[in-house]
Amino acid sequence: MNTKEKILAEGLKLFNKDGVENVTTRHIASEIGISQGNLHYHFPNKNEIILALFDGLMEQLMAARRHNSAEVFRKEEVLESMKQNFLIMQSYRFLFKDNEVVWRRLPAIRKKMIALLDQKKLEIKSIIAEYVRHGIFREDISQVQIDFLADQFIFTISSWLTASEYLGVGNKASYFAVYTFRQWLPYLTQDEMKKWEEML
Amino acid sequence: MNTKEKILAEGLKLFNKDGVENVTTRHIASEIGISQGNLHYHFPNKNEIILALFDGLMEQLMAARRHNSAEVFRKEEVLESMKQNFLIMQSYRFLFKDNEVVWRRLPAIRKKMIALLDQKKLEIKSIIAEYVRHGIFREDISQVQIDFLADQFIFTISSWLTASEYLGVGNKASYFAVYTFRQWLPYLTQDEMKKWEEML
DNA sequence: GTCTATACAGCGATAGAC
DNA sequence: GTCTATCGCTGTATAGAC
Repeated sequence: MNTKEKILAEGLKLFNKDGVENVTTRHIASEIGISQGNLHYHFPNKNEIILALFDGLMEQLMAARRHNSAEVFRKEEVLESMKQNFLIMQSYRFLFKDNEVVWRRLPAIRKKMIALLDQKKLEIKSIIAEYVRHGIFREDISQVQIDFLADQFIFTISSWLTASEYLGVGNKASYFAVYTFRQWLPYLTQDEMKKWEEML
Repeated sequence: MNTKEKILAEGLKLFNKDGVENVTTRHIASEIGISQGNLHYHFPNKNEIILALFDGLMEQLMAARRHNSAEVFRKEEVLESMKQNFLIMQSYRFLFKDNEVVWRRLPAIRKKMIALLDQKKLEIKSIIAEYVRHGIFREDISQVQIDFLADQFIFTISSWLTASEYLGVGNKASYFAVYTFRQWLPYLTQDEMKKWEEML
């Protein structure tokens, strides 16, 4: 690991632990045993470290996407991919838990994050539409409710790291992956509901 | 409004607007036209201002509670009381949006907030139990799912101010009061579902 | 209660030597 | 690439006069 990578790794660790507003370039530097001047050689300022970490998050999320279109709608696949995404988010949790602080410093991150979520919303809508087509969802679900389900989904994936503090379940990625699925249960046909419950 | 109240009002305004980490005692003082020294006469430090504001939130939430037990389970009452609670939360939004920052500075607030939510969970469970007793909920809802609904409720009320940023609906208290109710819809009997939808 | 003045610490960032 | 040294600024908090 070169110095630049060390800075990013330690920065991530400290931001997650102590919060963006409490971590200084001095802390990061001293923790990995380099001088503050050296750190500033690699990153001109703190914001650039945060930005690089955010790029790391985006990269990992992109890398985790599945594209084998045949399998992409299978519930087991969706759940598994959800868990993986949640684990990635968890490792960059300061970007979500301290999102307001980060956004105030770097409005560009806010824009990208919202764009990402907008895209996720489209993806989930197409998955739900697929389930409706295959008769997995109840017949009496209106489009309004489908849209509401998509909103619920965005709500969950954007805020589960915040909510986990209140719910006292810890940052359990798999708990909230299951949680996301459980929100859909009452919309399923009775038959499918049983199958899904067995999976969860 | 005396000086102490002015400090609190301006503090709330600035914390909501610029974030706890960016607002200084100097800002608050100069904004209301007093000296920083004077401010520190009334509040020894920034944390005490935050603490006093948190007490204000708790006080307002307590004052908004209904106790006329006959009406307390009517869905219209519950929705209305939800909206009022959400409006109060919205006026103290920095305590929720920047909850991590606040909690790091004042761990005592974290404890009280979690205790508050735990109590809300009990309240909502008793409301749901009442609905189950009256046959408003579907018969086939298991206890696990009831507990899940309560968790969903806590998730929503704790994190809606965070999520509203991602969902792009603004901090609309009434939107999320309705949102909370809509989560229950698929658990209702068909008959009740229609009545509820008319209300929302 | 309110003011001015000031002490003090910590942060971000840069300069210049090696 | 890495170091030491240092500047300028901002934030919290206190002292002492009115």
